[in-house]
Amino acid sequence: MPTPLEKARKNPDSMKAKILLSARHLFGEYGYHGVTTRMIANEVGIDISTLHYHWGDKESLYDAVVTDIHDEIIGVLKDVEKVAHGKSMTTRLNIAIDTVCDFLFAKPEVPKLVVVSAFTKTRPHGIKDDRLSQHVPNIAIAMGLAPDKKGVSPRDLARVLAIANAMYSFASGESSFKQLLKVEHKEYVSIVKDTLKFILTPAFTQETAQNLAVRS
Amino acid sequence: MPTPLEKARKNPDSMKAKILLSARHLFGEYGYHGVTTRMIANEVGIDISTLHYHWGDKESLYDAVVTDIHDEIIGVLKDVEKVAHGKSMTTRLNIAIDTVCDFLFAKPEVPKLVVVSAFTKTRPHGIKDDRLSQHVPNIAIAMGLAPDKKGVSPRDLARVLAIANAMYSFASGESSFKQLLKVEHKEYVSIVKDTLKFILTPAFTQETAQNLAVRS
DNA sequence: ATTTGTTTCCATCATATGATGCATAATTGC
DNA sequence: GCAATTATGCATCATATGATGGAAACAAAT
Repeated sequence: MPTPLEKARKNPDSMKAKILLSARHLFGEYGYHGVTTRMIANEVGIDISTLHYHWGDKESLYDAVVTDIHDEIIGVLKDVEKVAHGKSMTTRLNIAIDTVCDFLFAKPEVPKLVVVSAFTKTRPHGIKDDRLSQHVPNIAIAMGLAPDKKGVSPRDLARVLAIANAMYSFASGESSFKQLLKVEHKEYVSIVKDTLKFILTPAFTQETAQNLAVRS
Repeated sequence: MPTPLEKARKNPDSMKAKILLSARHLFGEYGYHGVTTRMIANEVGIDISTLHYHWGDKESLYDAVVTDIHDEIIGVLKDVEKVAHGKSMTTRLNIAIDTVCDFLFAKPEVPKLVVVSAFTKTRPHGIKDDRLSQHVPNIAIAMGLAPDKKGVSPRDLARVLAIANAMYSFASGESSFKQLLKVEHKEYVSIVKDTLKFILTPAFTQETAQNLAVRS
């Protein structure tokens, strides 16, 4: 029994897939309550009833969007883990920043939706998604901050969150921040990557941190 | 001619002030479209018509909330500038992190609303607030990243944004992140401050060290 | 071609939502 | 006290919104 989401993934040209794509975009842009089923149907160029026919009610569609995005993120994280494994901390960080940023900037609705769903509630049921946060401990281990699942302290998790927050914030806020920096997309991405490396590398690089501790 | 916002500030016990407070809370929690005028009126314990009598339409009230919060933030930033002036980079950072975090955690609706208003659009007019970002250059100067208003590069601005993003993200996402870290509020605040210092201090003190090394 | 199953849209409904008119109550100034 | 002003709540409206029934169009299989 394939779910609607599985069907949409199987056939990217299907109506289900088109609806899912528009829903991702719009929910990311305006948030759950800021999007009406009519807006989605309109962007796809179909009637609302067609939308309901494929996805059921609004909440189901939103769930599908969140699940879809969640799975994509997990995939990217696993890619990073694979490529970064065994490398030095600096290299691991650079790979993580470059790979994740490329992904987030290629699909802007992903960071927007994650940020919105993490920071605001939906009314009235309060759709809660903690699946993403379940992967934070894995990142902590992959980054070499903790030896194993049991050895991950709240402090380690907070550091992983700091890294993730930084990337997601810059990606989600591109339209606002780009204006402030007075740069175009391409340069914005470049500056963001540089800034993230500038901020994160010293903190997580042992030698530098030790040198600083000695100096000061 | 005092505006409704000025009246509300003048008399904190007034109905206008009560409405403003509930509106801050609810808009921060659910976002613009996630809040109905009835929700606000209900939380205050009044009729919707009373709400409209005091604040006009929903958008005006939202504007007032954004302005109110904006002014508070500007106040805190000026405080930080005053206290941090002339101190070392490490001290400046510590003061900024402690002061701003204390403020953001004392009034959780502030970071939530800022993040939401920066990262999501409102429909249909797209209420855009770039007043806050106008202060970013000032922070760059106050932090010692640039000599004067003309010398602030996009890179400097991005670094200030990184600092601000980190604080706002941790404050906005407290409810999600606290759960993940499995700690209570007080410990969460402590961990966040430590993590911010851990991440930010090395980066910005290293640059200072590098600059000094280059000059000599 | 006929049947069967799938997809699409039109018309419509029930409720939610923003907003207002108006009568009444409370407050203020004198 | 009394008039004038301000504040509050009830009833109501127009539109927005989520959702559905059912007819028609389309597709696939025999």
